This record gives sequence, structure tokens and C-alpha cells, in this order.
Amino acid sequence: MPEGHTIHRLARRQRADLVGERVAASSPQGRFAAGAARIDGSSCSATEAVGKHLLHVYDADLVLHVHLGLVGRFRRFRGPDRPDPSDGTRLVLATDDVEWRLSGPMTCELIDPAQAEAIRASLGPDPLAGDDPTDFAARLRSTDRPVAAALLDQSIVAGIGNVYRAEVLFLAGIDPRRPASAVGDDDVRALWDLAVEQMAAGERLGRIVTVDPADVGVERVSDMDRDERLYVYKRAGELCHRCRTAISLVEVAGRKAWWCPTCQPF
DNA sequence: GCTGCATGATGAA
DNA sequence: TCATCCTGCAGCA
Repeated sequence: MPEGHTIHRLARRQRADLVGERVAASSPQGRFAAGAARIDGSSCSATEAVGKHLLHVYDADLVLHVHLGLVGRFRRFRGPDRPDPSDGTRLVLATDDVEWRLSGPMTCELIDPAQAEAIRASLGPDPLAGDDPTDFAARLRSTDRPVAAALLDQSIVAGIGNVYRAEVLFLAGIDPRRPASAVGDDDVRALWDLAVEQMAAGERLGRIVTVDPADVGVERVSDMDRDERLYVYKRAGELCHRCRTAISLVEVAGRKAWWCPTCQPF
């Protein structure tokens, strides 16, 4: 489930679990054996999320860089009854009482602080990092590509993935195919504010829920059915929670984009 | 048991 | 634009 909110949540929880602790690192799968050996026994001094990139700092300026990609997962285990790590476990980071297991990452590597800085520099502003909306506006406006393509471009805005792009465009009332350069000032600001609000909610909740409970006739998020938690994502042909129009599907930037033709005018 | 995805990104064509 | 990589799991037979 890796969009930016997932990575920020991981950084926060791993900070509480690992920072200041001596960490035992290993690679059951073997593919990161050399890297794990370099971390093993050292102390974690910081964890940080930058868009969809996760960084840990260990002794001697050793930076662990993880990008989960589409299928990567970090799972937390504690207590006496822990299942054996799956065969695909690339990395285990363990303290005396808690253990994090990484599987399927697109990237898992050791880098130095300069390389970490290069990653930060390659990314646009991150809605979950308190970054600058003006910077977002300038970057978004600089392209004629469809706004839905721009929102997935990590150098324009860091951390948005396919779910949030669909949901934020719905909430802002913008057709995904509208050229980014033609999105008005108020709409650009709304996109940013909605991304901040929704991704922060996702970070707290540990999953993406964008629907206002009132729109589906319940009082709390916890009362919503699984298929009611999103307005448009993966809902082609189903009815819009707000206006009952059938949700449409279009491909933008090689990824599926769902939208409501009534709520999201071109 | 097998197949086909999936909230991502890249490099070749 | 397409093929490819990374893994786990749901939905099948």
C-alpha cells in the first residue's frame, strides 16, 4: 500500500522503534546480505520519509535507502509468537523487543549523505513534509501534460500515487485530462490542500479513506464498508457517491485514472 | 497448484 | 508505449 502516507507512517513508527537503539540487521533472502552486514550492530540515529523514499541513518553516515515500489512491504513484529520470515524477506531490522521485515522493495541500498541529498533534490515538494505550496504551483503549471500525469510525476509533487491522484482530482472537481498549465490558481491551491489533508489522514489511519462519511450515509469512517472508502478509484461503472453518475475510466500517463464526469468538469 | 493482479519506476524502442 | 523488475495474495482449477 505504498504511497507517501505509507512511507511517512513507516518513518514515524520506525523512529520510535529504532532510533537510539542498537540494531541487528540480516537478510534472510540473501540479496542484501552485504548491506545488512554493514548495518548489523550499529545504532540508528534517524529515520526520514521523502515522498515515497524511506531513509535511515546508521553509524558512520551510513544511509539505508528503501523504495517499496508497487509491491514492497515493511511489516512489524513483536512479542514471542513471530512467524518465520518469508523466503522473500530482503532485510530484517531488529532490536531487543521489535522487528521490522522488508519484502519486495524496488530499492534497498546503502548510500552516503550526498546521495541522500541528491534524492531529496530530485523530488518536488512533499505534502506531508510541510513543503511550500507555491513551489508546487510553479512546478505543476510548468507542463502542458494532463494534470493527472503531472500529479504522478515525483519531480512535481512527491508522494502522490495512483489512488491519491484519482481521489484528490475528484475532491477538487477537476477532469484528469485537463492540461496542468490550464489549472487555475484556486484549483492548484485546492489540489495541494486536499493532498495535505487526505494524505495526513491516511498517515494517521494507516490506510486511504477519502470519503466523507456523510456522503455514504454513515456517521464515522469506521462504519464504512470497504467499497465505500474511496470516491472514484477502481470504481468504473459504479455510481458517484455524491451525484450518482457512473464513474468513468481513462488511461493517463500509462496508469488508470477514474473520474466522475459530472463532478469533475474539463 | 497455477494465474493474474497491485497504491511504482525505469530503460529500451 | 512496452517490457521488465520486485513479492504476496486472492481467486481459480
